[in-house]
Amino acid sequence: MPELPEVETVRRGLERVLLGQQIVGGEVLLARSFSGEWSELIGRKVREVGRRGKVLLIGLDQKKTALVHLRMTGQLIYQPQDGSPREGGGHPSDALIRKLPNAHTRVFWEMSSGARLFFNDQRTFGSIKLLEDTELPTEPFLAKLGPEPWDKAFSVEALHQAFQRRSRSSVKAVLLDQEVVAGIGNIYADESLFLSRVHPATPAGALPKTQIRPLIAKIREVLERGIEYGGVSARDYVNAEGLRGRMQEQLYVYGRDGMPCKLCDTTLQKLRTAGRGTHICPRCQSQP
DNA sequence: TGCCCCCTGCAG
DNA sequence: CTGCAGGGGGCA
Repeated sequence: MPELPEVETVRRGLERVLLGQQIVGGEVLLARSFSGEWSELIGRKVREVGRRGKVLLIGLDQKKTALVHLRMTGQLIYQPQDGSPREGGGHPSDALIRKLPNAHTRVFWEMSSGARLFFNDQRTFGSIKLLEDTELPTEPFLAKLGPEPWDKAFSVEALHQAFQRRSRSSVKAVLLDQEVVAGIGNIYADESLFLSRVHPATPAGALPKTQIRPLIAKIREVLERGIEYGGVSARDYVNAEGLRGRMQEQLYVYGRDGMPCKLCDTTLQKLRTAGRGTHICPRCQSQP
């Protein structure tokens, strides 16, 4: 579930606390969650915390970078040395976060301050990959990644071309393609298509070119709003402090099937598009 | 280019 | 107990 806004929220949280700190130890609890030379991590200082699409890039000294992909259920939680058990908000996820490491902790780093950084990942799809900076340009996923949503390269022309190239695919499938634009996942795809009044199953080639500029605008708006509200915590997602986001309350369609549309009161529906659960308002979003 | 699979937990 | 959650790799 972490999509661009969630990853960006984690990035900002880590940037506040991690810069300049040295990694002094830690442990890999699940081998496939970490790749690269662990020993080269020890003694490194964090020089920057970046992001590309849904990937976190923890820049270290000696020209190394740790790539963190949270995939479905990954969490990066920073626990200060004096980190006292947090007051539970009553949500089930709070209990797990109170105790770290927990059953889902796959990797953790110990920092010079005595703080620890935990990589938790229930479904183990996520990973941390330690690379030399020289390997970044050829890292397969990063190399193919499309522009950031706010990049000039994510233009009306570019999206129109992507829609033409894959004219028989659904618009939703194209928006989920990380090579077209980086960072959109299932939640923000559904939300931006709803706000654009475009049915997710519309064949990409059939979308009038005049609708592309507003669609890009809505994508940017909803992602910005996602960041502003600290991301969607529908299930596992928490920020670097282990706290849940508030964006789930702002959603118009995702996870609201069977409930009334916030704009027209029509009962929202759930269907399957691009192999994903897809949420629509049958009235606001015209049939393809 | 679309679909199965990776994996785990939880709703039905 | 089955099916679903859904990012992205790999394959037909």
